[in-house]
Parts: sequence; structure tokens; C-alpha cells
Amino acid sequence: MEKKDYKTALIATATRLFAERGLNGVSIRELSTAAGVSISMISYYFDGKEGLYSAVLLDQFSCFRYMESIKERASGPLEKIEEYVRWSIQRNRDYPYLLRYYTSELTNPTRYFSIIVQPALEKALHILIEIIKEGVENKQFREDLNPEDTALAMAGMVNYYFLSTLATQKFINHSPERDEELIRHYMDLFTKGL
Amino acid sequence: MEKKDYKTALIATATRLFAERGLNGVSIRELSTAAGVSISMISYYFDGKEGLYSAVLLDQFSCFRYMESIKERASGPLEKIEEYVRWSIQRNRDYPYLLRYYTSELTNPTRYFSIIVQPALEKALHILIEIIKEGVENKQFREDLNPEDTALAMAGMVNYYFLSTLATQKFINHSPERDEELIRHYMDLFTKGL
DNA sequence: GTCTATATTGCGATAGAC
DNA sequence: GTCTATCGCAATATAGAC
Repeated sequence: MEKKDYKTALIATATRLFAERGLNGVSIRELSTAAGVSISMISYYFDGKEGLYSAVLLDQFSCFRYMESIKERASGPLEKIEEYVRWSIQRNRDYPYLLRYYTSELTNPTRYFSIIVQPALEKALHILIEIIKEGVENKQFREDLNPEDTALAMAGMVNYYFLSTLATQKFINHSPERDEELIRHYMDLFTKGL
Repeated sequence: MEKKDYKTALIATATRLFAERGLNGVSIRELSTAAGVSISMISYYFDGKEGLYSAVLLDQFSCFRYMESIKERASGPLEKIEEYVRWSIQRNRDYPYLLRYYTSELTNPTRYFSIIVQPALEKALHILIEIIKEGVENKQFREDLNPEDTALAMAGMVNYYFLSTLATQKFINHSPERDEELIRHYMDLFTKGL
């Protein structure tokens, strides 16, 4: 326990600071001071600044494993899709900095993108695509539905809600109390249309 | 013309480099060398690195003004929405680096966010919201449709298609030849549902 | 394991020559 | 307008004491 104290403190502080200002926007001097640790501890535990960043990424994207369990739910495709939407929203609530690493790595990939980020996103999307294909084969969804484009549309809808917060919070209420209403609205959009 | 030569060369090079590695990921030394200009020209023309960055932002987000003209089209809400989707896709084609500034400023805002980025995004979204409200009042769309959430869903769908490119290009074809098919698919999703 | 002190490199900005 | 040379500072990494 005590051995990990400084290590976890550094990851926690780095998660916040790297998210707020990016990998190049924070110095390890400032970061270690904010964590209440000596600057040399970063090299000692993580072999330098990049190693600390990769540890943060690994921690943030580990939650994508949960997507596996949705695939194996004993329910229909529409229920699985609702589970996906609910999980996506909750993921952004539980990991408020995740979307920053997500978009930062997609637009300015570091060397860790292909090792950590890409596999996580690809696996989650593939599972969503399989769910939609299941619905098309069942004749529950339209047969001319493109599963890949539809999956991207769903993922984009939910992620953009959180991504746009800073630009829309003046006229759109983003509080968690509205999450269930949002899920209902999204599901209605996809089942009933406009 | 000749007076602006170095100035425009600096903006062009900065647009690419800041997009690829972020404001803090590029030094003005490297940038000026890549542009074939002396480093002191950045202070001379833009009053420093930040000034150059703000000039890039201003240039990238100026295309959002076009959204005004969609509002005033003499057509129904559904046609206006299709115009919005088409414009959003074309915008990402014409300005391949725009989405990087877009997401970077939304997740790690600089001091120019509230001056340049926020007003552009807010105006475009408000126009889209008005179009959807028009459709609800016409009884063309469902009366329980939430215009704000729907507008975000549409914007998110299109932007995420481009944002996700790096993670999905192995299994989703993102070439411009498919854009019209994509527009049709998105419009079908919103009119017919799944 | 943890610290301080320091070596080394690279940064942004600018003075001053042309 | 444009350049080179340089100033002053802050960056990462690490040696060495404890």
C-alpha cells in the first residue's frame, strides 16, 4: 500500500493536468510539485514523462473492457444498444477526463495510440457493429442499414454531447440528472426518427 | 501580394504543424524553418507564437459564417437539415485540420476559445436548433422532439465520422467518393430510424 | 525510496546589422 | 522587411547524498 502511495498520487495528478493542458502543456516540475512528490520520482517510477503519460492512458482506457459484457447479454439488439448508450454516458461521467485523451489521441496521436487507444476503440465499435448486424439479420432493423455507419453515428452522438459541453453549457443542461431523459431521447431518435 | 508572402506562408505552415502536434508541441524555431522564414518574422507579423496561433484559429473558423445562408434557404426543415449535413461534411473535407482545432479548443481551451471558437460553434448550433424547431411547429417532426439534443446528435454524428478516422480506417472507407452515400444514410437514419 | 542540486538542452523573444 | 546572434529562462533527466 504505502509503496504505491506516491505512484498513485502521480497518476492521479497527471491524469488531471495532462487532460487539462495536454502532454506538452505540463512540465514534470509543476506536476510533481502538485502531487507533493519530488521531480525525480517520475523517472524512478515511470522512467520519465512519457512513461507517466502512458500509465495514465492505460488507466483511462481500461474501462473499455466492460463493452465485452454487453455483447453477451441475454436480450435483443435494441436492448443491447440501449445498454451501449447507457454505458457510454456513464463512462463519460465516471471518467471525466477520458474524452480529452480520446480526442487528443485521435487527432494528435502519440506513440501509444496504436498500442492502447486504437485497440480499445476498435473493439468497442466492433461489438456495436455486431449488435446492429444482429438486428438486421433478425429483420428487426431495416435491411438497407449500414451497420458500420450506424455504429459510428451512435458513438458520435453520445460522445459529442460531452465533447460540446464547453460550447453549449449556456443553453443546454448537461447535468447527470438529465441522463436518463437523454438516453430515452436518443433511443427514440433511432427508433422513431424525427 | 509580395508583402503578404511570408505572412501567408507562416499561417499555412503553422496550420499544419499546430494541428499535428498542438500549440505546445511545436517550437517557433522549427515552424519558421519549415516555412522558410526567419524566426524573428513571427514576432514581427504576429507579435509572437500565440498571435500566430490566434491567426490560424481565426482563419480556420471563418468558414462557419456559411451556416447563416442555410437558415435563409427557401425550403423545408428537412431540406435545410440535409444542407447542414452536406455542409458539415464538405467543411471537414475543405479544412482537414479544422476538427483538430475544434476538439483541442473544446477539451483544452486557450484564451482564444471564448473569442473565436465558442461564438462560431454556438451560432451554427443555434441555427440548426431553429431549423428543428421549425419542423416541430410545422408538425413535420414529432412534437416531443427535443430540438437542442437533436441538434447535438446531428452535429456529433457527422463530426465523429471524421474524428474517428484514425481508429476506424482499417474497416470503414472514409473516402470522399462515399460522402453522398453517407449523407443519404444519415438522412435515412433520422427519417426512418433503425 | 526520496531528496536536492546540477548538467544539458531547447525554448520564446528581441537587439541590432543590413 | 529580413536576417543572425544572443539573452534569459525553463525544460527533462540524473548524479549523488541520505
